[in-house]
Amino acid sequence: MAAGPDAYLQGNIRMTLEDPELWRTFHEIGTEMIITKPGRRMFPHCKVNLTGLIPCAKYILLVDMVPEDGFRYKWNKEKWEVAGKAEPQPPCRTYLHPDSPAPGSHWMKQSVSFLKLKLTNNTLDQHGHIILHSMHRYHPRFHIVQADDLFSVRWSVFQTFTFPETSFTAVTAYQNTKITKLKIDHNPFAKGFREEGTNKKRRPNKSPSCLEKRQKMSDMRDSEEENPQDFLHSSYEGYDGDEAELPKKKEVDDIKEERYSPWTAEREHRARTESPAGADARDLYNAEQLVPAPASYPLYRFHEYGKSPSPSSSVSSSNGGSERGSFESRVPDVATVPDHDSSKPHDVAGPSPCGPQHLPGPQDYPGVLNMTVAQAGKPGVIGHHIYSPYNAEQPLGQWSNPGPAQYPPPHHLTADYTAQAVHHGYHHGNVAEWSQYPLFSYSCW
DNA sequence: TCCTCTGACACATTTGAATCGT
DNA sequence: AACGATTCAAATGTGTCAGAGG
Repeated sequence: MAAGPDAYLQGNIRMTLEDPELWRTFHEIGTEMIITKPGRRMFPHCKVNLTGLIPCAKYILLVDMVPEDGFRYKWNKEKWEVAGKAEPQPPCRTYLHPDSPAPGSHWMKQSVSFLKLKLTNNTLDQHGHIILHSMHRYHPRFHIVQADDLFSVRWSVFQTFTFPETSFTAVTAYQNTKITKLKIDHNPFAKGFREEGTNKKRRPNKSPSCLEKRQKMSDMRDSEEENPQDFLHSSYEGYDGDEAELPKKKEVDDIKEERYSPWTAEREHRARTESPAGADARDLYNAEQLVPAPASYPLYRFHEYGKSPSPSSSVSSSNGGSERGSFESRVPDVATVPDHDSSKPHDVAGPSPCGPQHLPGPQDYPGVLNMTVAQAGKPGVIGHHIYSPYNAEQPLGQWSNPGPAQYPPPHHLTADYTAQAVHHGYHHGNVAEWSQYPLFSYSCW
């Protein structure tokens, strides 16, 4: 274990999402992310804060994209509808933060941005972008691994974090005009398309026709587009559930964790019914993590939305939970957690008790790992259906015959996803299996 | 015909090198 | 000579839109 004797003792790590309000604004409508052949950045982009790391221990930060479910969607009449089963999972890639590996102090001293992460629909992409299918839903997962170098990753403990409001639909062209407007309003690169912007030439001429076209396509545009209630009501009707009962936005605020998007509502429904932990359904800050335990290395997952279910959640609660989505990892089965108090501010900029550190500057090797993506198909359950690109509703047999082998076949699928999650986080015995799909078999830095 | 995807386009920001002044 | 501020051009990131293609 590259990280030394304390490698198993990664407790109290807390990850908070930067700019959660913006994410929620998008999520309320139904975030869409453009994917292009050359690769497209996300907006909003993923930016997180970390605390609770061991300042002198080195960590690697990774992001991958997990299918939200096993469906393909289509945009029909101002709402998303299920359009069939999801397509086979594209080559699974994980984005490695370019600073990796870096000491905990480095990660904690400022927010960690994944600005340069790009999404593509080009399954033959050679640039290391994360490959997604259009019209499918995904959510990013953030992994933090205590490891001295990239090659130690596969032997180390993964701690995984997700934020429900970061889920999105991958598209090649925006479907929802509300999302387009939000992007234009918030993305500085799109300033030229703002109504009040300096661009007087393009918008006035083209915008109306565009809207007209979309109007034609949507066939049932509401005359009052700005009504959020109407909007929420109209969106995602294919997954309606209890959409009609959505409270008005003002009312939603108090319980926005529960309903701030139809997607969330849908996920939550599943969480409510399927979570073995019986987590408070309102706390939908889905958090996934792989936590080591002495014997079985079970996975722990709980729901947090604006607050942590752990006693130490006062931190996140106090900072509002409205400012940042946050997640604090726990190591419930490991008693010997390193004694670092994550609740107190980290003066990581100060002298490190670890002696001189090599603080790698932003290194120019952002890359991807060809890890097989875990599947959080059942939000209420531990999300790590490792190696299964689909949730339980999907026939696993699909992967026993991987077809034309454009995509690497996953590891064998077992019913015990806990064990697989362990497999993911730890690599204890099944060397042969791992060696089939080396962690770094596809890297592009 | 419908739906999705692609590529060119105009406009914006970002980045880095070159220049200038202190 | 060294440093910081400013300028400028190239690179890059955006949404739009017409048209291709399944």
